[in-house]
Parts: sequence; structure tokens; C-alpha cells
Amino acid sequence: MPDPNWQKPSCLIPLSRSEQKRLAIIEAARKIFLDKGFDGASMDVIAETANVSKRTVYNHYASKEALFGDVMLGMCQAKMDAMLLTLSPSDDMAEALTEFGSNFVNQILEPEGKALLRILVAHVDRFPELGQAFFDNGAKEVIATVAEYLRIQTQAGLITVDDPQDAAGSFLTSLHGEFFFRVLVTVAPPPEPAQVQKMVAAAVQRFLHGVLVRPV
Amino acid sequence: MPDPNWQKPSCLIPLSRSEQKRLAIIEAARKIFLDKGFDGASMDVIAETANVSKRTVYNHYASKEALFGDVMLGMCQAKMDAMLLTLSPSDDMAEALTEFGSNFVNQILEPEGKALLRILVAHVDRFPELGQAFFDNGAKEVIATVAEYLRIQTQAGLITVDDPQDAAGSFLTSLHGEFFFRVLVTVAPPPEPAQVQKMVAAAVQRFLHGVLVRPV
DNA sequence: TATGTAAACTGCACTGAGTAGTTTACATTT
DNA sequence: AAATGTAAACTACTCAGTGCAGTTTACATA
Repeated sequence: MPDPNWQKPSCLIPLSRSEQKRLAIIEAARKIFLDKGFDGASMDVIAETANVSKRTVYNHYASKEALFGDVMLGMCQAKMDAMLLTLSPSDDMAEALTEFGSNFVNQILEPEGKALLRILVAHVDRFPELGQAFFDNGAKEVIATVAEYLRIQTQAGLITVDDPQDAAGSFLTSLHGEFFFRVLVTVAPPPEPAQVQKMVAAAVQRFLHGVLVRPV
Repeated sequence: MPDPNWQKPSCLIPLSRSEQKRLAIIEAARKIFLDKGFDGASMDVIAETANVSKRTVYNHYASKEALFGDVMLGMCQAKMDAMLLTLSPSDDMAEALTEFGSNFVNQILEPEGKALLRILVAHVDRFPELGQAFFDNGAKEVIATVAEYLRIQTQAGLITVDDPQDAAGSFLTSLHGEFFFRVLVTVAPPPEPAQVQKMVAAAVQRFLHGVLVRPV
């Protein structure tokens, strides 16, 4: 079992017992919710997994909903941070976009990313703020980063993009192709990073070059 | 209330009373499951909505799972049929791809399509065969249709596509851009058909023309 | 070093609500 | 007459959240 002191803000000042318990609860809840969803997870199991009494769980969180919200927001935050790389206009375009895109696709398709997406999708109706937060603070920023990059490169005369926002969204989704859907809707395992790399590179090439021999 | 006779195979031969009840149950279950998901739906409410006693529901379906499976497979089938148009290699490429793509995107983002997707995603773990069936008999065929089209047009020398399968998947996802994700993960309403049309047309243009002024 | 205190934790029984599926006794349809 | 449907009560179970009596921990003071 990893030392809880190595978890959150400071690992120099030892955490209070109460804070240790809270982290254990969050960690257990994270596992159980990811695995079973909101309805499938029981507060008894979460408490047991956290090695904590059920009463303690309710001392820290007023309700199952509150615990779920806290846990999910934390996971969304972590995923957002991991998804966003910077794009340097000075680097080689194909290379820069491929690196950015591979990371993006891997972050989405990697098992825990997939599980997080599933939970979000499954619970939009009951927890609208979660999906909204993930989109507003995560996906939106990723798209904006790419859009800004496309705008700059268009201004530099390297490419021609009319609507950078629209093109960025289209480009990003073209990177994962059918896999996003397949992984979300079936039990198929996510593709290997090597395959992702290849798929993204191909999509970047198509985006940059086009496929038509003689443009109409 | 619509006449159940107008629903399924034949509306000439009147359906047996038993069959009428079965259709009423399916129709009610469809509504409730789409709205509340598997766990949120109760068999009592479904029976009540179908104007049928709970015992009758259990006379037709052995369990809640069985009813859910039947209802969902039916909806998947209908959605698959609606998603798949033909692609004539002789038509203008941009026009053909735009028409095909608009229909595809609209079918996915339209409210009931969205709800169906959400349910599938939310229940993959408990009903793996559903998502698998939807992918194998639906998405896969759509991709294959586009891939075959790209192969033919490449052979005709109109375009250059190395891996038609991969390109088809990438092309199809580039059509909906961020919207697929946004609609799935937030409560945002689906875009208007006009907006879809515009977005798809732009993506088709990019796919066909590319964006690079001077190819590297 | 010993002791007091407040806050937090434990364990467990309990309430109350919801629900899948069954049973029974009777009615309707074909 | 046989099959099918109805209504309502009933079983058996899960699970969120509470109450409570007693214990542990951190920390301050003596």
C-alpha cells in the first residue's frame, strides 16, 4: 500500500489523520465508481475498500452524490492536464501535430480514460455539471490550442484554413477515426500506442496534404 | 395513441391480442429505457405505461435483462438501417460524400440517436453483445461502404488513398468534429441540420482538397 | 512523563424506500 | 374449454443514510 503522504499537496508536512482517511475514501471511491458506475457502487463497499467505517465516509461527504461529484471532478481535472500539450509554431508542422495528436488520442483511449468517458456519458442526465466541466475545461481548451495554431500557420501562409475552430475539431476527431467509437461502445481493448502513432501520422498527412490528385 | 397494428411486419393481417400486448410492452420499454437507463427503469412503470399488467410483461419476457436486450437490439437495427445510404461512384464526389455524411452525422446526433448511444456506452459492461452488435452490423458497414468507395475512386485515379479502411474511419469522424463528443458528454442540444450540412461540407472539402498551400 | 479533552473513528444494528419477480384468485378473449 | 390477461398483495433483497455506545488519536497542559 502506498504511503498516503505521497499523494496530494505537500509530502513534507504529514497529513492529519482525518485527511489521510479522506484520501483513502476518495481513492477507494475512484476505483469502485470507475469499475461499477454510480448505481453499481455501494457505499458499504467503498467504506470497506477504504478501510474506513461507513460513518466516517458520511462524516466527510454528505451523500453518495457529493462523493461521486468530488471524485469525478478530480479525475476530470487530471485527465484534462494530461491531454493538453503545447504546440510550437516554429517546429515542423507534421511532427508537432503528430506528437500533440498521439498524446490526445492515447489519453482518450487508455483504459482509465475510457472508463472516465463512459461514466461521464452514462451520467450526464443526473450530473450535468460533470460532463460540462470536462468539456469546458478540457476538450474546449484542446480544440482552442489547435485552432490558434492553425490560425497562426494560416497567417504565416503555410496552410489555408477558413474556420480554425471548426477545422480544429474536425482534425482532432479525424485522428482517432473509428477507434473512439469502437472502444466506447464495445469491449475491444484500446489500440497499441504504436498503432495510434501510425494512425495519427496518417491522419495528419491527409489533413496537411489532402487526397485529391487534381483539385476541382 | 397510435394504433399498434401500424407498427411491425404486416398491417393487413390483424395482430393477435397477445402480439398487440407485446408491441405495447416494447414501445413502453423503449421510452422508459431511453429516458431512465436500465437501472432507472422499473418494470412496474413499464407495465403501467404499456397499459398491461406486470404479469403479462413477464409472460412475454423472462426477465428485465431479456426485455432490455430485445428492445435495444430493435433500436440498434433501426438506427443502422437509417445510417446507411449508398454511394454511387459516378456521382460528383463532393456532393455524394456530403449527402452520405450529413445523413450519418444527423442520425448520430439526433436526440434519439444520442440517447441510444448513451445507453449503449453506459451498459457495455453488463450487455457487451449490444454494443458489439451495433458496431459490427452498423458502424462497420458504414465504414466499409465508404472504404469501398474510396478504393474505387483511387483505382479510377481520382484520389490517392493508401489505406481505405483507415481513411474511411478518419473521414467519417472528421465530419462531426467536436459535436459528437460535446453532445455525448454535455446536455447541449444537437446542432441544427443546416449547421450539420455546412460542417460536413467543410470537412468533405478539407478531406478532398487538403489544406497545405505548398505540399512538402 | 503522565493525564485530560475534544474531535474523529469504529462497529453494528436499524429505518425506510425501492424493486425484481411470484402467487393467487378472478376475468376476458378466441 | 383453453389460453391469456388483470389486479393486488407478497417475498426477498439491496442499499442509502442514521443513531449510538464506546474507542482511538492528537495534542495540550500539569
